[in-house]
Amino acid sequence: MSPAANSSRWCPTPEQLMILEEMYRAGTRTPNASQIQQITAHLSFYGKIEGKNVFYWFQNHKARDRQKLRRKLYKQLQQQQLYHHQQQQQQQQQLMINSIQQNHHFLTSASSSSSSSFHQQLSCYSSSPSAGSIPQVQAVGDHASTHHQLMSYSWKMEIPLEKENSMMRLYDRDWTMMVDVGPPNSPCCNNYKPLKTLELFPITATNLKEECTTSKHVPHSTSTTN
Amino acid sequence: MSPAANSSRWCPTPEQLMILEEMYRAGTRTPNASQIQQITAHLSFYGKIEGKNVFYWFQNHKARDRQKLRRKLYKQLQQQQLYHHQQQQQQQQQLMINSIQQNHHFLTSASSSSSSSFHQQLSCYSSSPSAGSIPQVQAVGDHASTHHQLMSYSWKMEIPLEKENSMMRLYDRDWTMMVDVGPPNSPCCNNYKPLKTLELFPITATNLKEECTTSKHVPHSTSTTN
DNA sequence: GCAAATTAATGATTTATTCAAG
DNA sequence: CTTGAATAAATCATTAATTTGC
Repeated sequence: MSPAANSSRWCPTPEQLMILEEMYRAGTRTPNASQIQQITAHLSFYGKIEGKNVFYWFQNHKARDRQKLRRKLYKQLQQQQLYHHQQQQQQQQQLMINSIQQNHHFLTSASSSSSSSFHQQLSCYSSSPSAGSIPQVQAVGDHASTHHQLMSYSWKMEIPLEKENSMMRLYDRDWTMMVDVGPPNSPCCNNYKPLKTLELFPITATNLKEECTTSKHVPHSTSTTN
Repeated sequence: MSPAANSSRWCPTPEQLMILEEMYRAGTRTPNASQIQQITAHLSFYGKIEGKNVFYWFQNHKARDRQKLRRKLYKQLQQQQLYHHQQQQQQQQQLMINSIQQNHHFLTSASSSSSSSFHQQLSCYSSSPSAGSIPQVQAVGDHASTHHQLMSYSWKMEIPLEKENSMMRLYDRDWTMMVDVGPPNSPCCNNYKPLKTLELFPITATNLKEECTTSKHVPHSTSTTN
């Protein structure tokens, strides 16, 4: 009758679960061996348990927590995009100045593929995001205090030199438009900015949801996009 | 300690990364300027970011995804060829080999029937005083009713290695210590550690179900030579 | 009510990626 | 450039919830 009486896999008792969740809430994410040892010893008071169970539990819990958050954030973004799209239909263009820094290394920047900086995120997101509101440009004043327009120009000017075919081509006027938004008081390298290209373009939302993805489509799981 | 506090290049925060990855998973591959704009605006809430970062991120991610897929397919093809080749050889030499055929049969069924290589339980060195309910060899009779001892042999040889690799390794002696706490009355297999671990089936050629990744065309160039 | 059939959760494994040494 | 440790992602498999027909 007791959970996991004769089961092939561990079935945590309510007490064990509560303790584990509390530890997780308190910040434990990837306990080391000795921690696992301790935890296991403690939890074994409430029922059968092994170290690997604890290990796996934190692994899974962390992963699924992240996944949950990811989906939430994404949905949020989708909403925002929808919102902006509607707005654009009326406003055509919206200036947004995001944070800026000096660059020159941008060609090698970005990417880092997947999940590099995830190490010690711990309680970066406390899993109770009341972030229902759509956050916008809030972090701007933070870093970009120094070079605002400067960068946007260098960015714009450098690309054609080195990456013309790879990206300028792709974005052409669109990109320019996007970059234009810097304040007009550039000290060093402004004063021209030839084209307008403010004309809006059909957004077409090309492949926002191609639904090709990695869907392996197992009978269940991951089915409900949620 | 904020990410990219004074770095020369963009360092995505976990949230940013998650959102980007989620969008990618959902199908976004080459966002247009307007989309980039929106994404940037949204992500800037979570940290410093610029449009180019978003642009490059998708660019790189797509490229590496393609590369990954290419590699995988290539490997699969190779394996397949290898397999066929072996098969031919065996067909030719079938006269000579009789006992081998069993093995071959085993391999074949293992690779073709189930995508998962094996799902038996490990823990020859189970632990946890009360953890007597670990199924152990249950899967043996399950799968291969005919090749009993052959398989059980392989299982027993294989599992310890497998487990050590996948997770025990992480904890090294610590984990061992943690695991060793089991009572000395382990009935079955605590006393002999397999000396050798022959690598039985590296087959695992699971399933070719792959993602599509906006398969437009794969420019065979760009071989960035790693 | 209840048991078979479905579906959702989650424990357990395997695979891939990243980062640091050698 | 290669290798190994650490870990995250993806997947498998089993249990719990839930639904459904009776």
